[in-house]
Amino acid sequence: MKEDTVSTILKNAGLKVTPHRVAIYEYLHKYHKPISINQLYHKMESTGMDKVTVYRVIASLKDAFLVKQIDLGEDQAYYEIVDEHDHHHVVCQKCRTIVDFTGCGIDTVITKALEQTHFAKITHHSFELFGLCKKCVQ
Amino acid sequence: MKEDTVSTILKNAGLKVTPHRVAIYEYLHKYHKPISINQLYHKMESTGMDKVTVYRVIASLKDAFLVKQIDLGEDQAYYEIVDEHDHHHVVCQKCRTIVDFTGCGIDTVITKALEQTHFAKITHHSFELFGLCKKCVQ
DNA sequence: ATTATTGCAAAAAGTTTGCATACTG
DNA sequence: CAGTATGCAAACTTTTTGCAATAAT
Repeated sequence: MKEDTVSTILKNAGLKVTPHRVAIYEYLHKYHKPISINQLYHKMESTGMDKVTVYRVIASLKDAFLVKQIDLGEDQAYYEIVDEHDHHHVVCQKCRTIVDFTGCGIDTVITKALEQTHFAKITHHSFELFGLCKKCVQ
Repeated sequence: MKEDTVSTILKNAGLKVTPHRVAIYEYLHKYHKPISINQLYHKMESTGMDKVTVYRVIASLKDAFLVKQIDLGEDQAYYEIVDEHDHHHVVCQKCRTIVDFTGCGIDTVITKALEQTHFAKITHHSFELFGLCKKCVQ
């Protein structure tokens, strides 16, 4: 992905373009899987970026809806680039491999949930599956 | 719920029966919604239970599959009694009200996900909806 | 020039651990 | 009695905040 494109994306989202933001955005775009702050911090080592900056860049990208938070049942949050596809994850409980899947049937579920709960609207959802991958099943 | 019943449940799960475990189990059974360690700690105030004990009781109940962890996109975990129904939650992003809903269509999703990811098996899943309740939509 | 971002240090919040004492089976 | 649970103190991890210096528009 061209740095130029990233600049445009950040600008369009109302964010100032800084080297750190570009670096993190590009990394997340390439990595395209949930990553923790710590993992991301280590990946950004070559930039000399402080860990606090990682937190703050992620916060700004999240506020701008360019990144979303993913919960994988751990004590730390994961973050992932926002793309057009509504995909979710299957996580191996042993080796922690993460594989995407699509088709969670969210439209049907939202209809049902609105009927049952009388909420005004649903804005987003989380859906993660946990299991064992072929390598880890004994 | 009778304390006697709780004792049996704990015993059957291979746990020693202690007043703290009974108190927390009973509370979660009655409360029947996701609750954080802190909230639970405050609810247990009358027992004089230490917060560390709340963590440890929850850990033992979770290991025994009597309680499950729920992630609501916050920096702390929530916990809920395990019951027979596969229900999930709709969370109001403003007032944090939590309402249950059922029918997430997990069977279909598991079939799809196994096809797509070639995982060996799925053991559990998370599915939470976030939105605005009628009171909080302006 | 104005306003937002970054680094550094420190604090706050959430969670885990060590050890002596108390309780369960 | 043997082994586990609990309280207390302390450590550790994750995340947030304050402030001065720096960079973006």
